Amino acid sequence: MADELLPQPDTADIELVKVLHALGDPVRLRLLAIYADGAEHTCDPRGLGLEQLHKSTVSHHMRVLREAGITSTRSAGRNRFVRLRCDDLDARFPGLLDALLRSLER
Amino acid sequence: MADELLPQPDTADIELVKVLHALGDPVRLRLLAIYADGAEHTCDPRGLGLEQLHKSTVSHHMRVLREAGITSTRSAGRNRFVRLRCDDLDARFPGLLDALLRSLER
DNA sequence: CCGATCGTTTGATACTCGTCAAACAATATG
DNA sequence: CATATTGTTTGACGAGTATCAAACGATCGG
Repeated sequence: MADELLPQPDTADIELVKVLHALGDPVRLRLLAIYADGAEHTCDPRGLGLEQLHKSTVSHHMRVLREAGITSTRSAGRNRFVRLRCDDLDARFPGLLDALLRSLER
Repeated sequence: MADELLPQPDTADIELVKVLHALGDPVRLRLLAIYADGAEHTCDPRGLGLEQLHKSTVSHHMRVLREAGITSTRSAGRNRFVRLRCDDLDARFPGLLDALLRSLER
């Protein structure tokens, strides 16, 4: 099957409380740090520094991030490529993502 | 008894994940909006626009905010005065609080 | 076609959390 | 002192959640 974008909220529908709730979890905040490079990443726990977590657990966290509007997921063959919705988040909540990423470095 | 500051984490001990978790709730996010003026506020649900919530519920949310390092609470007589820890938060996570407050206005 | 790979879904379990109600403590007021 | 006010604490209950394990689906490679 060809590449396909998984369902995600429109930029205008991203809700701050859902974004904060999604990021108020240590695993998902760690995923944010990983995605901070703006590149696409697969879902494999190995390669994400999440070897201690079951793949289904990681899958669950990725769904939460996507449904909150934080990430975008593209399906391609066996793989799914996840990336931060930097532009969308910055359009909806200017400066918030930058402040979060800077805060992560502490 | 004289004024007394309730226990709260040191500025250096404020954790991002706890801040985000605390704010990932609609009631507490609403409290943040109320506290955004930087002034002191009492805990009475009336006067906070939270008439629909039991006073013990509001008390619970205030404890979460304080323990996360977001607010500071001063006890004076029968009243407790709660305010945002603007300076502490900005010292720990520069720009984050401003970005959050701007995001709230949407 | 067969087996391996990547990721999701479902079910089960334990834990956390938001809420209310009742009891309580401390303080102010008549 | 008696009563009202302000807010906390505790217990109970239902809802949500983080995790793993097992089964499943889709895809790629031989």
